[in-house]
Amino acid sequence: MNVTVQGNPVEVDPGNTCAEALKKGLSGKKFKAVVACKCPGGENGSMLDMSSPLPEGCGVLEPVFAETPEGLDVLRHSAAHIMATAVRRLFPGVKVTIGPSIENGFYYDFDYERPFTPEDLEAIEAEMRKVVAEAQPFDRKVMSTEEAKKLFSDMGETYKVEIMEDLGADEVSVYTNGDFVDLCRGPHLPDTSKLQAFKLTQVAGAYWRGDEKRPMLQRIYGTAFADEKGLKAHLKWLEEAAKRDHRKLGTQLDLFSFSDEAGPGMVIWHPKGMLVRTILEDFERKEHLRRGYQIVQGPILLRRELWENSGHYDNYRENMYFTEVDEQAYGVKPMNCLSHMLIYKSRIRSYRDLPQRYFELGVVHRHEKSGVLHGLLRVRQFTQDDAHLICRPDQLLDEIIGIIRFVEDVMKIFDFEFELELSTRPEKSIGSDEDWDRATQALEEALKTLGRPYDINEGDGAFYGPKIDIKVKDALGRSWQCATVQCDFTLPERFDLYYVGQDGERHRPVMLHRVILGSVERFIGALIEHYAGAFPVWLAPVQAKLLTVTDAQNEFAQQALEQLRSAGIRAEADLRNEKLGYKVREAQLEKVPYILVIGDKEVEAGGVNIRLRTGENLGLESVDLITKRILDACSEPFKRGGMSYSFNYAGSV
RNA sequence: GCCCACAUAGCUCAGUCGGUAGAGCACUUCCUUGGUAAGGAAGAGGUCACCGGUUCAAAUCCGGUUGUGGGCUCCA
Repeated sequence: MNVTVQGNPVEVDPGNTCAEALKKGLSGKKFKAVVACKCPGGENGSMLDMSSPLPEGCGVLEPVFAETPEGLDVLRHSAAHIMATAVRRLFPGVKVTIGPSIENGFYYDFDYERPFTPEDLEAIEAEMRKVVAEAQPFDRKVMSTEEAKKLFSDMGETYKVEIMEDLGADEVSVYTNGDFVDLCRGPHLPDTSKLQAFKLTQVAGAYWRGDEKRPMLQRIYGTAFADEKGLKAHLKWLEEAAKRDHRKLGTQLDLFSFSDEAGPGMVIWHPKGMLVRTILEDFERKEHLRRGYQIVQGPILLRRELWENSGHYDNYRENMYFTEVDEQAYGVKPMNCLSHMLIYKSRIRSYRDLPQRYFELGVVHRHEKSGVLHGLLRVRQFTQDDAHLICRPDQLLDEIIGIIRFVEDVMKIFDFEFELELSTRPEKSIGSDEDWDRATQALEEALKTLGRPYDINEGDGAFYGPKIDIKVKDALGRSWQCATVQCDFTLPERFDLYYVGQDGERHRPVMLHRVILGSVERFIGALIEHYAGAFPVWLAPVQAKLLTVTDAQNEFAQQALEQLRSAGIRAEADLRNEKLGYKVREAQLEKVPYILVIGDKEVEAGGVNIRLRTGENLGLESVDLITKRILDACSEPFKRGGMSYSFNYAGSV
């Protein structure tokens, strides 16, 4: 029979393995880097072990190289098995559960009588190297589920038996390497020696099957790459990410802090951080007004009865703060929708009045579980750039498109890539099938109209309606959930919202909940990491810093400062009796975009010497020109989004 | 909330076998007037997160509480 390998027809015997066929089709050197193979025309078109016999009717056999995403997946999955092999050797009595490959690595969850320590991790890694040196072949066997259940229950591997019970299949595949047997779909490396570049990174607790009511297991995380170079690059990337940590930069740049006395999850904004925030919020107000939103504000405390009526008291109580004054109970708002609906209800609305778009920079409090708090990215008090759009059903599509376009425009300004996810009806939900279908269709149609790719999260919608989540990707490729658009049929019903139609009858509007940045706190946290603390000029708390060489230039520097400030530039002057090198160092560490040096030469020429925070020196320029240069740099990102913006935040922090 | 680890000056961190605390930066004062990432000297600054226990003696050992970090679950 004939098989095509990378375009080369190869003559093979019917009993040949995939490895034998690949070896014939590839040069010897290339073959070494193959970790598995694919038979696209075969029975299931899926990945195969190298030791598998050539599938029936397989015309094309594709090698899977270690450095490809699919190859890394195989490599990491095998690494998880190798880790389990080592753990079983070192810790008799340990029970294994599951060990998949994940982005950038792998993990395996174990059930053991005591927690693993960092020393254990070192020992496990050393033992893994032994298993690698032993070059144990990965051997695949298919057996009946019944047989496999007996095999694993004899070994005391109760978790594996549970997995098989849930699988409900007649047959399962089982992989053996050395004395380690694991229930696994595969495929795996030909043998353990193919794993060379790996490192165990951390131990952590994890619930069995992700369920907090089930036992807490111990998860060991590791990372593995096709070669040492890839591993080193990844470790370097981790270091770079740690340097960008917004919590660290928040302290270094004096933007914000947290305080034990104030309480966990409560941000204290310092002058520089608050200035960034103010600019961002003002930008949002202007953009919302420009796009036909109306700015509103509701109270932080609302009577408890209102929360009972909305369903929040029943469904969201454990996350809410309550207080009582004069025997009247109030709930602290975790969301902004209620007062927006009260505004809608404050008068009778005609079909001509719709859509109503209410925008609020709404301060909300959510009593999140203590373990989830994380810098600015997960806090208990935060400000949502929240809007509720109340519209007629026939307006739904246009409104959704408008929102996603808004998100696109805004993300362009920040140079953020983003991904879209559509979440559909969950099992526990309210509303009619008809409503759900219509809303889901509208969301999907909007996505299609915009021509952007999107993922579908089946059953991941809110209980009151389907939604689109927007995750932005930062400079390091990590994603953060920010914007979201949610359809809601419940609240208009519960609060009896209506409009008078052309027919003179009452009709039920649809409500859209949406945020663009998500929360101002989270977004700024993401921005800090995205820019590594070096804010673009329009957002930088200090845009220019004037440094004098000696105090002979102080008078000129004061004049230049006045000129910059009157042009709306946030400028400061460092007139201290310190050496220039020292002043430059401080300005660099503050990540000030324009460092303007003034010595005798500059005074004489009537200008400043420009040093950028990158270290680049642009030479001497008049104060007029540098003013224009800075203002141009401010509006540059807005041109990218087809917008314009004016600034006037002169002042000092 | 759960598992594990951690908590020392404003910041970053040392502190060995249990004997009442140290550095660098920052801060204050003085000297220094200098050209693109740290000029010099002196000074001030800590109830070693909090509560309890063991001990002649606790930053150090043990328990609890609070907070933080890494995960899990949840989420903007």
